[in-house]
Amino acid sequence: MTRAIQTKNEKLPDPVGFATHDHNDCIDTAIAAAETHCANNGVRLTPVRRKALEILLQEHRALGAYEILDRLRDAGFGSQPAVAYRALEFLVTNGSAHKIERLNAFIACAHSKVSHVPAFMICTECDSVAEVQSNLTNKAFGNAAHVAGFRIEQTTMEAVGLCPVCIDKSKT
Amino acid sequence: MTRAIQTKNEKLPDPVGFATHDHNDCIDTAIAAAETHCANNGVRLTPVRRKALEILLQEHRALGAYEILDRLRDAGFGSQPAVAYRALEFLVTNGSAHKIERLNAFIACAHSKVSHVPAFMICTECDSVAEVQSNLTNKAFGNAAHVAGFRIEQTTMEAVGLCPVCIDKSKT
DNA sequence: ACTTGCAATGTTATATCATCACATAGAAAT
DNA sequence: ATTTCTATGTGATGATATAACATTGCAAGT
Repeated sequence: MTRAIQTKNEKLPDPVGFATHDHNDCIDTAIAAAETHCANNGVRLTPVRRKALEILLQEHRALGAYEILDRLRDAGFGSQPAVAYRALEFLVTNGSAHKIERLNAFIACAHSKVSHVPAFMICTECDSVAEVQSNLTNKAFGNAAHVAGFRIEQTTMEAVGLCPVCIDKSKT
Repeated sequence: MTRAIQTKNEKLPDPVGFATHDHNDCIDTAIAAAETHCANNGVRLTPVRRKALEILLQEHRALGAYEILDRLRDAGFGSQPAVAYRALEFLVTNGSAHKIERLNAFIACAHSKVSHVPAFMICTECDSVAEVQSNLTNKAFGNAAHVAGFRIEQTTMEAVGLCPVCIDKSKT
């Protein structure tokens, strides 16, 4: 469950698509995207919110609110749950992060540039989480909703199972 | 949030497809289906489990574990959380009930006869929940998973929004 | 019939996740 | 400068969930 801290210029497998990628400046990019988005929408990416997003971006995995709270406190912010929950609510509302309902945890958005319906694959073995680009999926749900006369505001799509890495491990 | 108790021979709108249906013997039918399923799989539908399923079937809506626990206690069973959680885990594992992750609540399965991938529409206004028959939806998710090399074991698909009834209400 | 084994239940305690209410501080609007 | 509104900090509490262990009851093997 613990995971190595990301060091500079290192490439390691991470759960964005369960594939290796260069993590180096994806944090800066994502923060910049969030700032732009906030500016465009007349909301503020305050220090706590920004720090919370940074924390989520450090690791591409889902973090519990209290885990985030710990790190916010270490960074000099408030130490009560509401501090974390408020920052997270903001990030989720503004599309910079998603809540993984299955885990009661939060993860930085992996597709912050494009409008998308988030979908996730969650490994039961190593707890890694991959965000899937999946508008087709939503279309199918949308049909059912249309027939029923239901007006969708937000969808949650999460698959639990085994990631490729853990499938390999289980074979040996 | 409260909902009228179902009385005999009455037809009322309920959240199974947000449409009116005859509720009269759907409880008996579902219990019978669960019993058959248990017999076929060498597991036991014990009194607590059966009662928990009955409780869920009484209303076609999502009930929290503690709400179920209250009623189990009233029926003479144990009064501690584990009692409810264990019965619910059993029902979920055996397909007689589903957990609604968005609500941290449980609901009787509306399609207990057929194998299916559960999907739900949840009204933010009246808290009604409709189970959707939606294998197509899963196929789309399955494609993404296949490409990623992820082995899906279980999926959660939930849409929140407004049900037809509440859309109508909001128009007036 | 005994007893061994196992699944299910009950209970105590505690862990984990989340929100409410209210005070204070700081930015934006007038 | 004053007002207003948003954001933050804190204390208290609520809601959801599991761990650990004792007890019971049934069923298989002898």
